[in-house]
Order: sequence, then structure tokens, then C-alpha cells
Amino acid sequence: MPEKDMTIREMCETFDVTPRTLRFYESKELLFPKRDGQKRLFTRRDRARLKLILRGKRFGFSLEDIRQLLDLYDRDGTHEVQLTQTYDLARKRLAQMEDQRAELDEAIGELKEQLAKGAEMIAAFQKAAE
Amino acid sequence: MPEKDMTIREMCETFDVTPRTLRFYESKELLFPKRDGQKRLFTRRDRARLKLILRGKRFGFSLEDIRQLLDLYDRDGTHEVQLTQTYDLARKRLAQMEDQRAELDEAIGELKEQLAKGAEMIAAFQKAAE
DNA sequence: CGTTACATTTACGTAAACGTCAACCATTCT
DNA sequence: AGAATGGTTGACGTTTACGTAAATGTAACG
Repeated sequence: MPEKDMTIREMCETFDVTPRTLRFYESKELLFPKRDGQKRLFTRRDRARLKLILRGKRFGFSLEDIRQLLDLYDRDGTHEVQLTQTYDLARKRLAQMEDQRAELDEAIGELKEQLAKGAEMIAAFQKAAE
Repeated sequence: MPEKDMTIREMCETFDVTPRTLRFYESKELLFPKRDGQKRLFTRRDRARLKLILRGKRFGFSLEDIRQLLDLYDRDGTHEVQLTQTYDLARKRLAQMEDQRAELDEAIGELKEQLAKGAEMIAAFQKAAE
């Protein structure tokens, strides 16, 4: 099953993105839809790439990072050097994310403390108001 | 001890921010330094506010949120309504942060999986290269 | 043939939080 | 006096990931 190429609308519905987004990604050389006259046709390859793009975004990679990663895969995913580069970038990103998580945890902790104090104050007011 | 007012430089060193940042905060009505002629003099009040601003930023509040919170405190921190509003905003923000942490955890988990796969592939290559 | 629906390109707009000049004033050291 | 130091006010630049508007095209429906 070749799973026919998809129009921009179909892509939008399938991946929950806007047309603007797809055109933007094309302009950034993240996607390379074929053309039927003027209209874009997104191939299986484009769909695969888009999935990776969206996943990458969830990971917090920038589009530029993602482009480079995709290019690495494309150029020659079978070379160890490139695999290793990709791997290293991902590991760095993971480290960042874990740092971020630590900070977030701290902030959450602090904010909870503040909230506890706030709750006390409000309670005091309500008592006083009786 | 009135702890003399501070110049912009002193503030920068004390709080590790740039002059631009302090002027920017003033322009956004987050700080209200006095003037000695042209020069800004940051009072104890400004320092207190700046601390809150920086803490707020760590919590991920926008400057606009922070400004509103500071205004609430300023206007009349002794009214229950306003306390409650502040409290609610903080709780909403906390909820956001916890959502964010959940997403981040998910992404970290996924990325770790990917890394594991990647590590396998690299290992396979290295084996094959022997 | 007219309308409706959906497509295209180009280009400017947006948001946040400052950074980075430029040009100038005011001390103050030498 | 000249130079260095540090302050000031604009005002434009930066970054990222698109949004939005304008003008135009194309294709199917009735």
C-alpha cells in the first residue's frame, strides 16, 4: 500500500497543524512536498519527517536543531559518526531537560510554600471577619 | 539602618542584572526609583520589589503578571478580596507548572527510550566494525 | 457563468525580555 | 584642559514559530 500522497488539508487534520505551519516548515527545508501544479502533495517521506519534527518539538528541540538532525539521517543514517552525533545531541538535550525539571521542581516547591502562607493569611482574615 | 539608596551599578551587582533590565522594569512600572538629578536611586522598596520580581520570574510568571501582583499588594494588601485574587493567580500558575512538569517527564521518558535504541544501534555498528 | 471552497505567494505583524548601539551629559582623575 | 568613567534617553535589533492579511488562482458545483 503506497498510501497516496496527502493534500495540505489532509496533513493538517492528520497532524493537527495549520497550513501555515506546513508551508513554513517547507520554507525552512524541513519538508519537501511534491507539486501537482501549484498544489503541494505530501509524500510518505514528508509524513515521516513531520512526525519526527513534532516529536522533536515535544522534546524541546528548536526547528533548526531538528533540521540538522533530519539532514544527518538523510545524508547517510548508516554512518556511525553521524549516528553518534545525533546521539550526542540528544543526550545533551536530555541533560538540559533534566536540569529544567530540577528547576521546575524547586520553583514548584517554593511556590507551594508561598501558597501555604497565603492560605494562612486568608484564613486569618476570615476569622477576623466573623 | 536605613541602608542607603543604591545606584544602578550597585543594584546590578547585588541582583545580577544589567542596567538595561532595571531601566526596562522601570519603563514597565515594576520599579520606581527616585532621582538624584538624572541618576536613578533605588530605594529599599525597589529592592524589595525587585526580589519579588526575580522570584516571580523563577516561578515563570510573566512580567505583566508580576506587575499586577505587585500592584495588588501595593494598593491594599490588607483586603481579603485582593489577597484572594493573588492567591488564585498563584494557584493557577502552580497548576500550570505541574502540568508542565508532567509533560516534561513524559518527554524525558520518551527521549530516554530513543536514546536506548540509539545506543543499541551504535553498539551494533561497533561490533560490525571489528 | 457565478459562487463557493480551497489553494498559492509575498510580506508584514506578533510576543517577551531584554541587547546593542548612538549620542550626549556630568563628574572626576590626571 | 583632556580623558576616562559612568549615567541618561531613545530607538532599532534579536530570537522563534508561526499568524494574518492581501491579492490572486483554480477547480468543482449547480
